[in-house]
Amino acid sequence: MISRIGSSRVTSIDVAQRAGVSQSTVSLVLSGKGEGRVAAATADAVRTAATELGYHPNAAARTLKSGLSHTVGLVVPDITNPVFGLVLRGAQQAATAAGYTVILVDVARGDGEESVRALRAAFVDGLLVFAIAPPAAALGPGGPPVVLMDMPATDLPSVTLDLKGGVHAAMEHLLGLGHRRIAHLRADVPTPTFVARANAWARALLDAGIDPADDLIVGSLFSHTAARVAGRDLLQRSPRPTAVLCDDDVLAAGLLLAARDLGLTVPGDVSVVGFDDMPLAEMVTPPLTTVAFDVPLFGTRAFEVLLAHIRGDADAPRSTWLATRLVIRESTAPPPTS
Amino acid sequence: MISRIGSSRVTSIDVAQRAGVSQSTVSLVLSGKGEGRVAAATADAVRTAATELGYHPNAAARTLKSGLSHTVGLVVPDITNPVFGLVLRGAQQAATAAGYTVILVDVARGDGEESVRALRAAFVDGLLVFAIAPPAAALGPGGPPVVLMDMPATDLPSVTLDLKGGVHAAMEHLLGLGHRRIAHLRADVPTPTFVARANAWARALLDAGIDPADDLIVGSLFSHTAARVAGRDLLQRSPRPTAVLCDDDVLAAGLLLAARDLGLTVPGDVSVVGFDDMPLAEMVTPPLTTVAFDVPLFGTRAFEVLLAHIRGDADAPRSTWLATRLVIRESTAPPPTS
DNA sequence: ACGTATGAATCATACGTATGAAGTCAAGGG
DNA sequence: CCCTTGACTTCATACGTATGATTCATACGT
Repeated sequence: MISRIGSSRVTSIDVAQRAGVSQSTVSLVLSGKGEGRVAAATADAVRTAATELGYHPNAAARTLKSGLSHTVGLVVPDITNPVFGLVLRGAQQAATAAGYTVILVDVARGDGEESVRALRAAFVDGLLVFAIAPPAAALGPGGPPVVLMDMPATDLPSVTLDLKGGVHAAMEHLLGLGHRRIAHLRADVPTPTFVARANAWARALLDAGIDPADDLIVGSLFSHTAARVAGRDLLQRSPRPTAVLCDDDVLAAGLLLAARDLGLTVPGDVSVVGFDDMPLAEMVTPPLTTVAFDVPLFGTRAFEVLLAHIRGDADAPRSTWLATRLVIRESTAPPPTS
Repeated sequence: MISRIGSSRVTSIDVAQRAGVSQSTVSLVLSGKGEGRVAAATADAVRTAATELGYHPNAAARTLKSGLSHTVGLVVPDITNPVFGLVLRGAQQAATAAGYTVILVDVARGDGEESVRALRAAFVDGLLVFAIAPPAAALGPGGPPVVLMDMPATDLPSVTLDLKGGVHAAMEHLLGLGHRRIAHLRADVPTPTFVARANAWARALLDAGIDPADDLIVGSLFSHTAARVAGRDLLQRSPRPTAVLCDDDVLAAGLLLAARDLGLTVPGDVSVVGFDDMPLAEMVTPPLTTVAFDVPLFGTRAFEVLLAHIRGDADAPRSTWLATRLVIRESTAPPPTS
């Protein structure tokens, strides 16, 4: 098979010559817009010639002419986190089906401007931005459509999780088990997502007649080592919380280590609830009770919304929610009796 | 800030008009090839005009004209695996520095052909293929440069791990602790990487005068659940192995669960060694002794090699090795005395 | 038999950039 | 005073595709 990725040497002109037609006809046939304009026999001849020569349209020329790259960018804060991998997968699946390609940009190194430059070079038709403030340069009038993920906004279309529902279910579960001192191990990142989680936690406590006091709260950077340190702090407070809602499974994993450090058992001495239901949640000891959502669907849904905006659909959705559910495993139990 | 990603409405002609020069001059100045051809004052005027208008060259036009997209593709088997995320990050860093963009393609869904089509559409200048057989359509005469990662090959440039060294160190560690029945929990994937790991394991045993018998071997699909099942099988054999070398940290995590299922302690009853030193390795109980390598550097190195081939450097490397080292944590200890 | 409607295919051009060839102008040598 | 040299600039064109405008031939109605 003689073919090239990228600079395909065989052009529509070659196909035209072989099929004995003009380049225009080739373009019409292969772009599908020849319906009713090109005779069936001619169309067949073109398609045959194209196949025989292994023709693939030149993306750069097509993009230049049409102004559409059929490429969208997905901006994530940390591709190391498997959640984003699954989001990408979901988005990629939907994109492939629609003839689009997804370019992933990881802004972990914080070099947002550089990333934007990369995207500009890649000529994206639209942008999926996950859980971070969209790069300023990506917005502005005349910019490409942007869909925010996991980050509510009033001025831009967004796809978010039903966080209130998720936290609510988790808190109801813990309250139902008899817990009262339910702490919150929160990510020290002031993004709307985590603010929403914090608010939902506080509201659930208030609704149960419990004061969401400061000594029930501890912040941590976004790593299991930081969470381990923060967790030791939290678990040494007196009175010790009997349950901890964590903003993320990775943080929950850190908390498990902290409990182990202090000789505490989970869920015997303290119950732990995570967030996101990463694969990790099943691998740690004990397996985590966690707030789950369909991660790939998140990506799929977001792409669909973006595509609607790219196409300029009048009824393209502005704000969409994705349901969450509580997965109960072995890290939660009634509080110690003493 | 009025700017667009993608279809930047302001073209080099606009800049030319504003600076009072021709489009050619703009191109010469901004592409850096005007050295000695364009007067300093003119160049300054062009650059000023470009900045004022917020000009960004149209990637599609540039690609069409030059035949270079300044984009490379990274093909990975499973972006959910954090290792690949780190590889991407390393590659992306090197790529950005060189003015390149990395497009990630995840072939997890097995739809390799579809992926290749996506890459073709994206017009890549080169391909980084991680640990899987390169898509046939990507090769063939006249194809773009390909660098294989973690997959030795004679006919294509490759960057691989010093597996023999890594396995050797792990086995020496276990043998030094007094283990004799050292089993191998292997990934049921016949890629060269895993074949190499298996061979290195067998060689180490033979060198120690131990028969790498079949009952020391168990295969598993690439997930912690599958490894858990396979691990239970392995750990119920008689005589039970006192140590297990796992092809991957995820498999090792599954084995830990299997041990727990059977009421065995790690490392008391059985020692476990993983591979890759994922973040997960520190989070499980007990933390895993594992064969580690500098993952981002792996990506960086691979991109550098690819770039050399794209540029057609005569001395572009064919085969490169990356060092590995053993990280000793808490999952290994001397075998039980009984 | 002639004008026209219709289907089929082609023409010509534009997208925005890069670049070899050609042009301009002033200074300097013969 | 003309011609060369050199330092700048610009011209013209090509990359490969998409598409509105156009041509062409055929069939139809009167």
